[in-house]
Parts: sequence; C-alpha cells; structure tokens
Amino acid sequence: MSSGNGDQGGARTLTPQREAILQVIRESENHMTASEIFEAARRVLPSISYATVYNSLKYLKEAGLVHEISFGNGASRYDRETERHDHAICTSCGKLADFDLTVTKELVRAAVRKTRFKPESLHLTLRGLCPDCRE
Amino acid sequence: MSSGNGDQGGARTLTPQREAILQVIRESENHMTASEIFEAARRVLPSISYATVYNSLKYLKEAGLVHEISFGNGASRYDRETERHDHAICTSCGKLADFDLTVTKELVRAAVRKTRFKPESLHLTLRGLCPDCRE
DNA sequence: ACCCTAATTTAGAATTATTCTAATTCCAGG
DNA sequence: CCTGGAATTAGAATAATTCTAAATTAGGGT
Repeated sequence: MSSGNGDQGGARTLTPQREAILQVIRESENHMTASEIFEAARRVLPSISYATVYNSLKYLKEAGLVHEISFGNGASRYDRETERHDHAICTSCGKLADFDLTVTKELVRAAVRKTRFKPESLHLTLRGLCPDCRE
Repeated sequence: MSSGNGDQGGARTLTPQREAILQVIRESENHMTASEIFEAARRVLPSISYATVYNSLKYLKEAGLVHEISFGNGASRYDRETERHDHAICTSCGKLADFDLTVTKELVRAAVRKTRFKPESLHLTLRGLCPDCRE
C-alpha cells in the first residue's frame, strides 16, 4: 500500500517460489489458469501454497513479467509477457490463440484522443470461429 | 409465481425474466456485474433467481443482445450490445470506459490472415491511466 | 378440453476462483 | 544473537458461477 517502495534493507526480489512460477509460465505452451500453475509449480516446489501462487502472479504482473487475460468464461489465464500481442477467441469452443499485429501509432493516438487516457498498451481482440469450428 | 403474465411458454423466446434483465442492462449507465443485475432485476421481478440471471445472460449473449466483458479483476460485466465498440481500462483504479474507433477493414483482414478465424468482431482494449489517475 | 412434452424458472446446494488471516519462516542489519 | 519486515504456508472465508431437481408454463396434438 505504501507508495514509493524503496530498496532499503535487502529488498526482496525474485524468490524461489516466484521464480518457479515464472518458469512454469514460460515453459508452458498454452495459457494456464492459476490452478494449473499451482499444480505445475507444486511438482518442483511441493510445499508451495495456493496463496503464494496468487501472490506471486500479482507480483509478476506488476513487475511486467507475466500478463493476465480473461474472457468471461472460467478463470483468468496467464501468459509470459514477451511483447505486446493480440488475442483471438473462438466464440464456439472458447479456444484462445495469440497473434500479433503491428498496432500503428495512429491507432494509439486515436484511442488516446477519444479516451484521454495515458496509454500503456493497446490490444486487439478478435472474436470469431476458429479454424476447427468454422466448418 | 406471478399471475397473469404474457405470452411466454414452451419455445425459445424473450421471457419476462429475460426481458427484465435486458431492460436493466439497457437502462444502466455503467457496466454491471451479475450480482448488480440480480439486485436490479429483483426490484421488478421479486421472485427472480440467481440462476435465471445467469441463464438469461447466457441467452441474451447468444442472441447478441448483450455483451460480456471481463478484465481479470472480479466478476464479469455486461453491457448492452449497441454496436461494436472498444474499451479502455485504467491500470491504476480499474475504471472502465467505452470508446469507439472505426476499425478499418484492413485491420480485420490482417487479423484474419494471421489467425485464420472466421471473424465476428474486432475489439480494441486500451490499457493505461485514466484522466483522474494520470496526474 | 386434456394430456404430453419441452423450455424455463426457482431455490438452494455444489463447485470454482480468489482473497484473507494468522502463524511461521527466512534473511539482512544492528 | 536479536529484531523487524517481507514472504510463505495452510486453511478459512468470500465471491462468482454452475449444477440439480422439482415445479411451472404454455404449445401442440389427440
């Protein structure tokens, strides 16, 4: 809650638990839920707790190392924050896919003009039928 | 149950409950959670149940009458599906704002090319600091 | 009219998802 | 060593959502 956190007295960094969770997310092929992450992390750190998973995810999010996405159904999912990218979600089977479009500066500028937000990132979400469902 | 209701029955229709929920969403200024919708709907249909809210929201979503959005924190939110529009979310206070950019056909085409999805809609999400938080 | 059937609503239980609490551990500095 | 703060843990508590089973509704046939 305190603002302006300093680095006094041995500031905590990437603890083993946080590192394990980050590792799990980075090694995963797909977007994992917190409970999937918990199961995977527990295989390398058997004593890890659920709360630590959520705490660590929060920490890693704030550190910009992972990214949280959620799309209505079920639990939030997490992916490695490689770089800005976009998501496509199948309205039939719920499958999620990543893709990447170069978001033009003009697009960001236009969004900022409409919202007066100080921009951090702009993401696209494509809703539609995935290749498997489009038949 | 209430007596003397309309002409609903054994086929997929806009039942009084669904209509009430749609009304609530359409009359609301902001994006409501399911529990807020439940509270509001109950004021006009006191016997309505939580399950019906969720069932109706699902129905209305599939009918394209309402739209569900969720952004990691807390519950899903619902807004009237007026027309395609975009969302801005404040990374500091969580505030959600609507805006609208003309999504160019080229952008959709490019997204389709990358994902091979059959497109239904393309939404933009701007993350950043809202006017109140940007100081 | 009267029964049959299918869709829907209802109440509440059950299941998930996430956050909170309190006790404990770990580590760096004095 | 001792102390204090951050992190972890287990499990309880809360919140969000889905499920179940019984009751209700009305349309369509007979």
